[in-house]
Amino acid sequence: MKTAIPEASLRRLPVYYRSLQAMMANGVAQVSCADLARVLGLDPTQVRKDIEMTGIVGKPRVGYELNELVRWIENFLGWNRPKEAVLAGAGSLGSALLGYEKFRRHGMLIVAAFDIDPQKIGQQIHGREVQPLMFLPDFVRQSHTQVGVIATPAAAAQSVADLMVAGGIGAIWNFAPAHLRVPPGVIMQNEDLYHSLASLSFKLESRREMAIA
Amino acid sequence: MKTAIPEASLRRLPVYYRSLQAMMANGVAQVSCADLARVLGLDPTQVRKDIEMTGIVGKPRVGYELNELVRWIENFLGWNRPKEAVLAGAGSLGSALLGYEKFRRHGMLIVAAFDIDPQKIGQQIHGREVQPLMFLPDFVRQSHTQVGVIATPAAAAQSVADLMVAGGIGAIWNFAPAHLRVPPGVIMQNEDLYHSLASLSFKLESRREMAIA
DNA sequence: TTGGAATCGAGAAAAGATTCTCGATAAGAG
DNA sequence: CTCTTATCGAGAATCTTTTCTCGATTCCAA
Repeated sequence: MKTAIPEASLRRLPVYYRSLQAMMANGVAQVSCADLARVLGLDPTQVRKDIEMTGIVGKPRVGYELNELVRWIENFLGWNRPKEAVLAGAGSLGSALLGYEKFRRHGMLIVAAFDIDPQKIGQQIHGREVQPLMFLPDFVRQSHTQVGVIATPAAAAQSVADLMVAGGIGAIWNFAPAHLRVPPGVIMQNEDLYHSLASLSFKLESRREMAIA
Repeated sequence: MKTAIPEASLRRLPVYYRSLQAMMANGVAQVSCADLARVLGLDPTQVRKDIEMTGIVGKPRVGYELNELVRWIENFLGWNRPKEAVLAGAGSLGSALLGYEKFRRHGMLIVAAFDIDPQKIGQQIHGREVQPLMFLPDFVRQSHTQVGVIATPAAAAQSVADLMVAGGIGAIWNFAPAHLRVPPGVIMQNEDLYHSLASLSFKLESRREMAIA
């Protein structure tokens, strides 16, 4: 059933989700793909295909029940079943991530934080005590934590990933600017600003060239 | 010449770039696509296609001169010609971005910061004074700044984008979790954690289902 | 009750990206 | 000097994603 979902479609669902919530707040009850497409400036067919993925069936001429659609998206993405996560690296980025309470309503709950720096170990950050990095594998193993968040410097990232894998992690969300190697079967999600910087910079350059030509 | 470059390829170039720099630090002088592919666990053909984009020509049986390849990538991406940028939103994320000195060597230089909060206006953050948000359009217009970085809450993001567009910005790098509408011709790069969270969560769910089935 | 308009759903077509295949070329071994 | 091997470069084939098209369904208005 859930076979072959385009990555791009998955990444568009949160966009719809937010628009839908805003509409709900405005008291709207029903919505069509055409409506969504208009509001977001996207192609209506694409919106329809993306929403079809979730499995919801709509009514011709009307569209979908708004709150029903929101629940289908939450369920499809698993956002109504938060997965536990551990964080490695309690620097400024890591601390910020620990503070994002909204992650919980978007499929993820950070339950523990780890760092290698003795200065940080023992500190409380947003209600969680920073533990020694070496405790991470056992923690993951015993709690069956599914997600590992890496917010360390690039140099440490691979060894931290190895610790997570050793504990049997299912997925890694990597904020360090480093290409990490993990065994097949472990899901890897990179959040690398330099990827974006490359794309952005190149597009600006070509835009300028186009203007000259 | 620079026509129809896949987004995915653009985002892979920084990965190669880092590996190449690490090799250079180790005193390696020549590198083949096969080498890179091996190190990174990628497909050699894909690496070759990506590198071909930059326009460099290699030697059969040898590959590329390492430092030459690095320079071709920098030049292709425009990383050797930093573009000026303004930042809107001097919160914790914005301050962190102001601190990333390395952006300069990756095509971007944040030259000014703006915020709407009187408490923040006048403060120095990493050497730049926070200015009133309302000064942003004129600043952009007069300095011909090309990039606008949005690090505000989601609710403020659209109006900030409008200010940037009013000043004639060329590209927006948006960190706010909001879908922004800009006129055609303005480049939009979204850095939305919830996009990743959707992808990550869905993949974890399907992995688990697969394990059960 | 009937005709018209808007939308869904699904399959087809088009566009785009990745992977495969093969000839050409250069380095190194015998 | 010749043969083998590794690699580049380019075009073909495959696979994926997006866009188009059209029949079926439902609501609304006359």
